[in-house]
Order: sequence, then structure tokens, then C-alpha cells
Amino acid sequence: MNASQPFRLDDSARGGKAEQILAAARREFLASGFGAVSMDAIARRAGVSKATVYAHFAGKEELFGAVISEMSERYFRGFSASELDPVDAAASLGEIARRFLELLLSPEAIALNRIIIGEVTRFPALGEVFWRTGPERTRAQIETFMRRAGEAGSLRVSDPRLAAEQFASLVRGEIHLRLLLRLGPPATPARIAATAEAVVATFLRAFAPKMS
Amino acid sequence: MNASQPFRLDDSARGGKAEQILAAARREFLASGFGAVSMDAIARRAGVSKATVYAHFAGKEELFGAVISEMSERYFRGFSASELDPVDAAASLGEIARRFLELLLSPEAIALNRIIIGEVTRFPALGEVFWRTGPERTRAQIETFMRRAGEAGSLRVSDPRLAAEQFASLVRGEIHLRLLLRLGPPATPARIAATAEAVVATFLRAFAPKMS
DNA sequence: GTCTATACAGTGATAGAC
DNA sequence: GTCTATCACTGTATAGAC
Repeated sequence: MNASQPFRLDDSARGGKAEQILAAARREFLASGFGAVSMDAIARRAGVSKATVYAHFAGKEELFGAVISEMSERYFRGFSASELDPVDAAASLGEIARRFLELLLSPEAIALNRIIIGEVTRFPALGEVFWRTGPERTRAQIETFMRRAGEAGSLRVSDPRLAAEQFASLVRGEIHLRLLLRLGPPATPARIAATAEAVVATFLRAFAPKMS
Repeated sequence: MNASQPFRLDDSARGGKAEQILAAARREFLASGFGAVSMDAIARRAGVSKATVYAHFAGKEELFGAVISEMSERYFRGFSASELDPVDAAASLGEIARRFLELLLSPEAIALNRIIIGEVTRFPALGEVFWRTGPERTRAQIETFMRRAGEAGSLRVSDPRLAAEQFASLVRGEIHLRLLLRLGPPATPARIAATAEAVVATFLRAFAPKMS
């Protein structure tokens, strides 16, 4: 495997069997990590022979890279904050917080996050890919909102980037770490809404314009 | 291995060779995770034969559990906030933030965090152990400080637990995730101090008593 | 308890027929 | 491209001598 590009899909991966193999690998890797998954298990689940797997992917590492990068892209693409109203900061921040939490705390995202952190020592490139497609992108979205809200006068932000970082950190909170550690059940929508509300309340106390 | 108690040290682990093996295992596991480490490598590094390893530890999993639980305990025991002055909230919170970051961002703590998150699917008990000895304990320390500061009138906290959670989340911030993902070098003391200062400033804007 | 030597299972990867 | 069969190798675990 080329360590600098471990995640590039082979062109032939668009065919039928290749996607079948990729889907099987995704389920196996997400459920068990890298080390505990065998190529036999992937082939069995894909309904093909092991030789066929090797006909489409150079090896286990390349297959793993393909799975992880594809998932990173797929999971974070949907997050957007550009259409939210910068005048009503409270409502928009609440919406951002809820969307962020729904994305961040979904079982698939947690499993992905877990496996990347666990294997980043072996595959350094994965951390970079995940960061750019995930946290970096969401923070940029939030930062843009902060800037617009600042211009609209609904928030008092001298450093939009810092404000976005701190908001994202507040939202991530304790619950994210707890789920990464497999403590407690997946978050319910009610729990997400309550957490978002508490975060927005605190954030607004720090960043609301001075009342005159 | 008994899955509910994978981390209990055998009584014989107090001897000389056993600690030698444990130290070797710690270095190997922390550097490479669970799957990539062989019992051969541990035995070689410890300077004993493989059979001796198996004489002291039932298998690779038990050895791993022993290493992780011992490290969790060792790393988080030092954190304390009980002696800080609750009247000078700004200074004390800054001190808490710096201590927390130094602990959290140390290379050893990052490696430990990483390996636990990566292997918690295979060893669910490790998540519980880490949580209780780590984040739970630090949050309790901070929570106690919040309560004392609230009583002293230097902070306006209606829910000390929530305030402690939010403060800890702010401190953890983006840098912790970046280091978990192996992005960038370890944090410098200057970077830690700057981050702590920014966090305390924001937190105080949200939780400082109203000026009359 | 500690060693050397080895049995045994399971792994990633490939050869060769079709 | 796809299969069956098999390779070489590694890792866990144990037997038996001392």
C-alpha cells in the first residue's frame, strides 16, 4: 500500500462485485476494527471467493483505506449552516447544535470515529482525511455563521474562528466521549435537544451583545 | 479471559519478572495497539521466554487489560483542584485549565486514550475503567470547585455539574481531537497557556456574577 | 518457575484450472 | 474474472526437561 494515498478507489471499484466487496468490508471493519477482521470473513460476507477480493483490491490495507475514506466523505457531506438566519442567533445556534449532535452521535459516526482513532497510528493518512472531511468542515460552516451573526449584530464575536471552535467543543461535550467509550445507549432526540438548549444558553451568555 | 474483569492483576504480578513483563507489554501496547503486538515481541523485550509470560498472565487479553487499567489509574490520580482559591475564580480556573490540558495532552495520555477508544469494542470493560478513573474524576474535582466558587460568590452557577461539564468540554476543545488524530506536534506549554486563557475568558463571560 | 522446542489454528496472499 | 486448493508465515498455547 502506498502510505500517502491509502484510500484511493481503484477504477474497477465501480463494478458490481467490487461494490459488493466494499460494502461487506465496511460492515466488517466498522463492527470489529482492522486487526480482528480477516479477508476470509469479508469474502464470505460478500459472497465471493478470497481470490476475487484480491483481484479488486491490492490487499487488506488498501481495502481498509477505501472503506474509511468513503465513509468519512459520506457522513459529513450533509452538514450545512449557510441557510440559517444570522439575525435570530438563538434559534439558529440551536439548530446548528442539534444537527451537529445528530451527526456526531449517530452510531455509524461513533463507530467510524472510534476506528479511525484506534488505527491512526498504523495509518496516519486516515487522520488527515477524517479531519478535513469532518471536524474541519463543520467548524468552517459554524465559523461562517458566527461571522455573519457578528455582522448582523446578533452576536458579539471578535474572533469568529475561536467562537466556532468553542461552540463546537461545547456541543461535542461529555456525551461524545461517553459514546466513544461505549458508555450508555445512543443519544435520544430528546437528549440531543436538551443538550443543545443548555449549550446555546451558556454560549449566548458569553457572546450575546451587551444590553444597553 | 473473564470479560467482566479483564484488568485485575494477578497476585503474582508483584514479583520481579512479572513487573518486567508488564513494563514490556506497556511499551509495546502503547506504541502499537493491541492487534499489532505479538506475545513474542513482549517476551523478547522483557528478556524472558514466552512460556514465562504465560506463567504469569493467562493470555494476551488479560495482559492487555492489566496494562490499561494500571495506566489509567496512574495517569489521572494526580489531578486535583481542591486547594485552589474559590474567591479568585479567574486565577483558579486558569490553573485548572492548564493542569487539565497538561494531563490530557501529554503524549502518554493521548496514546492511552487512543488505544482504549480503539479497543473498547473488543474490551467493553476498559471504557468503564477509563471513564471512572479519568474524565469522571476530573469532572468531579471541577464540579466541587464550581460549587465552592458559587458559594463564595465569585461565579454564578445554578448547576455546578453542568458548569463543570461545559468547562471541561471547552478546555478539551479542538486540540485534544487533533492530537488523538495525530495531527500536529504535541502541545507546547505556551500553547496550553494560551488555550487556557481563551477558555477562561469565555467561561467567565458566561458565568461571572452580574455587575451591579 | 523458567527454559527450549513444538503442536496447532488461523492469517494474508497466490497458483493454476476454467 | 472467478473459483478451489494451497502456500508460507505468524501467533497462541502447551509439553517436558531442568
